[in-house]
Amino acid sequence: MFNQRIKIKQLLSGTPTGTEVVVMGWVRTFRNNQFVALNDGSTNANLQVVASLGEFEETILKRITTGASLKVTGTVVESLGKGQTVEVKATSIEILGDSDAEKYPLQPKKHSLEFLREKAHLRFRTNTFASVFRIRHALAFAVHQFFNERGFVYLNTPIITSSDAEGAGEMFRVTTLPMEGAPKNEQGEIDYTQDFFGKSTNLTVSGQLEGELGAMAFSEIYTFGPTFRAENSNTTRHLAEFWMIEPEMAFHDIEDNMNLAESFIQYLIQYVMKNNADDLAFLDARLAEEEKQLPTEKRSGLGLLEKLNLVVNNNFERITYTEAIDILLNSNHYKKKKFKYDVKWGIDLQSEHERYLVEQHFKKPVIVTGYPAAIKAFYMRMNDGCEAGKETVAAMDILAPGIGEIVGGSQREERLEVLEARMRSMHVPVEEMSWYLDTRRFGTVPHAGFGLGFERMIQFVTGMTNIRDVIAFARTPKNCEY
RNA sequence: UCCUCCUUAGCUCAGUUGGUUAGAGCAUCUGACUGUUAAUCAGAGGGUCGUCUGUUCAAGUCAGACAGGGGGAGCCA
Repeated sequence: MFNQRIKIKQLLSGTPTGTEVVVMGWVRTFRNNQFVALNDGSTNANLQVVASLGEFEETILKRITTGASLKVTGTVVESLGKGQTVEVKATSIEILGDSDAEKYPLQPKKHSLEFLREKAHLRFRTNTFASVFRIRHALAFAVHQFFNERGFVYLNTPIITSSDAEGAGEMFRVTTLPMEGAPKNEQGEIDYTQDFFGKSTNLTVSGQLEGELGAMAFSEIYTFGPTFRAENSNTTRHLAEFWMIEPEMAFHDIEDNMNLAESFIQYLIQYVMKNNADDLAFLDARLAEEEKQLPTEKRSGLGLLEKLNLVVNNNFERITYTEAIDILLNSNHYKKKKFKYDVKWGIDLQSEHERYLVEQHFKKPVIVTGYPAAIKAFYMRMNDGCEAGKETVAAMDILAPGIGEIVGGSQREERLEVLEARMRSMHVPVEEMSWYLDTRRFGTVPHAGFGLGFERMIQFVTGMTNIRDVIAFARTPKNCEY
């Protein structure tokens, strides 16, 4: 058996001195021709391997370069140096894989995130990205644990869909028809009856509609998978391929929905604070360092850990859309005409408005409910007793500091007639959606759900400002490396 | 898609009103030193100044187009 090694994280957490160990990992630095900082990805803490002078061939020492992989056998000893309590005194060092020092792009120094983004295949070997992706893993695990504890069924909704009725964004077409000389029908349009599925198909933009079908049987389900949007969005918070978590619950109204979303977010943060304290501490220090470089007016004034504690220990602010508009209209910011976009009832809130509410006014996450029906999707439940011309739906968005919208959800319209009427007025093809409407025909119930952008959640927890730095291999317009 | 800024050594960046042979730190290589912590010290190598076109006696520097990247906006999660 090849792998009898101990992982560095385990070794550093209390292996008694005198123990014989085998460790494997990659060289971060080799100092003084004697001290190897070895990392195996289990923690950012490096293991110091000591190659005592004169005990190793010069030809081996020459090959211990940054990025090279080693198998080290040795003894755990108390460290004579100051940077660590224990180290491994090597009895043998085997080079598993060389790393040409002249060509290896990562140096033992600070690199810019932009540079590392172009070296995405190697950036996991840096402390920042190692921490981010260990946290990403922990968050994914916590998502499943949260829902599993509550009896939700994990439903895998399809990635290829034929439904184009959601209006959630531009879609990527899926086809096996030839690009040139595609078969045409009598009207001269492309004949999708000859395509693989016999119809036009796309990559999913949301699993929600299928999720509702599941909720109408299991009571509570959630989806967690990749989602695709072909929007030409070039921002720090959009990806063409991203992961989304979409719970859908029967017998829930909008308030139950808010309660679940709020405790979900708090649960995820608490899980990471408990299980990834080292990584969070590293990112907290990193962010504090970054802040120092910024001019005073651009600093957030709140450390990463402080921010996370604030979110975990306080209820989210809950306001209606109408109240949000009033707050904006009464703000000095508005009176001094500092908003670029005008504020009046009926508008969709712009980022600058959301940022004002979250970052200036409330200074914590805010849940906004009761948006105008005209600016929201067809499946959202019409609120009863609205003033004419000011119809609202039972929608809710959770706005987070620094990220903006992190959750979008609603109570769904369960009344068949109301839903059909709304679909017709919004030009949603009612006949093609018959399978969806069956849930309202046969045993319809009040139900609700929301979508949480996984990468945005990771951004919030790690403090990374660009979404491309929290997904392993980002897909964005004009960019599909690896 | 729009606005805006950027592109000079492997990396991070200087480079004056256009003017001799384009610099620094780190990295790399060579040597010294040897309980170092992004080791230190000495020396060396390393450049089509993003690409193309133009203005000029002369362009890293000025103008235009294109490409790539950052930030912001829209769309949204």
